[in-house]
Amino acid sequence: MKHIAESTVRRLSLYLRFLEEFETQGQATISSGELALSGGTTSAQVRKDLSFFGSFGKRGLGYGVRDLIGSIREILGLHRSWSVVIIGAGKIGAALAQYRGFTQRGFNVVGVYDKDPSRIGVTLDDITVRADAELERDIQRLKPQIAVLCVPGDAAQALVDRVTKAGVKAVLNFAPAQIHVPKGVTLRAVNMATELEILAFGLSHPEERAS
Amino acid sequence: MKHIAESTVRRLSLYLRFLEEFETQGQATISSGELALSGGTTSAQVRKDLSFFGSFGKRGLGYGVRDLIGSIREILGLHRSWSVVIIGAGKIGAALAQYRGFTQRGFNVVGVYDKDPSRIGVTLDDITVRADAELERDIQRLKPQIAVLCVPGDAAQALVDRVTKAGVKAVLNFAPAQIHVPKGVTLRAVNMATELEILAFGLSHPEERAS
DNA sequence: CCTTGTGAATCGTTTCACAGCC
DNA sequence: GGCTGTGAAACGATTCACAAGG
Repeated sequence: MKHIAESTVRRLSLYLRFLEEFETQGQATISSGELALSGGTTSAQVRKDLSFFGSFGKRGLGYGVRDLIGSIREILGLHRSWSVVIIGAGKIGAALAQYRGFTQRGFNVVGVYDKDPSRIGVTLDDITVRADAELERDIQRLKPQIAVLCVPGDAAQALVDRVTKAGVKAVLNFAPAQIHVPKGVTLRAVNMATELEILAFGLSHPEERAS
Repeated sequence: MKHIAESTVRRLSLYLRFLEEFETQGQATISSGELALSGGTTSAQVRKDLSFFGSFGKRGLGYGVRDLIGSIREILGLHRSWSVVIIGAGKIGAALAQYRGFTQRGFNVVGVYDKDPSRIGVTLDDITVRADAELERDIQRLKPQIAVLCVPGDAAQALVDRVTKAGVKAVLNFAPAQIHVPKGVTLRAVNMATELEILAFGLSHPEERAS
């Protein structure tokens, strides 16, 4: 298969959310134009995004909402469930551990870890914070594919090294640090400072703002 | 000025972080190649990014670390401070309100708001959660430029409408909903579901992962 | 007639490569 | 000699436009 751009995957995720909304509203069929409108893109873009993976529509008619939901879920890899460990049970880690959107979308939080003895044993909804010393053993046992990193910046790289060595194949990094992963591991980073700085840039250069 | 790509702004923010690190280590001067290495890009990219805004280096020598920090801060609009309101004092809103990285980078949280009476009056570090009915009055008084939205998806659009009408010019949306802003307002969204789904896609298509 | 799927054209970003300068 | 700044080339993504199919 050809290389797929991240922007395409991001839009597919967006389409999926809209399609689910259309489905709950009982709409059976949808055109690329309608879908484009919800997502702020163009009909050609929607069709091109889908065309990388196959032909899902009927000419003259559009896409079956239910079918397209199934196809996109399949494309994104949501036809199965994924196991997630959250590393760092501070404010953000705890908030994520209790975030219902995770489970709702098939991402099961199988463990939350912290180094701080005062956090270990704390219960977050139905999950108990464990000692970070247990990480390797638990990863070998529970085989989570994804680690979500919510620790201070200076602890981030060492923990990523540990979890990837133990077999984690994808990392979502909320720590304010640039981290590196071995080849074969997928990495994404959400950096609050960068998001705010992009906003500040937009505020400072109103003549050429993106939105 | 020519239009600047978001990817350029994002990298500038990244360079700034590395430069600050180099500065604390006492390094006086840096080449585009060194900077590129830290940020996982190329020296040509670094030079091109900077060239949109001027000439900051010395040929044969590189860039003065301190000077370049100043120049990038100026470019990003960090030579002044920005006021932020956080809307929604649930888990994520509260975590952000107490996040030190905000203030450290010149973003002052001047208010946290919630609709839920049981949250109103709660103190988060040195700031007290206020009733969301006070939003408009407070925005008129304190003139925050940025709103960070941490509310349930179905409440998001109405709140964005309110804060933009009251004068907020940039919105960072953590709510799991697609929202629209008037022209002239900068919008960014961080969507947990999308981030995880991009990871799931990467896990499901190992032959063509991005990293 | 309406809407998809897609090659071709366009547009934007990154990489190359080198002249200019310290 | 080494490194910047920058046009030009290469690459990649989006948009166009239309043939094909219901």
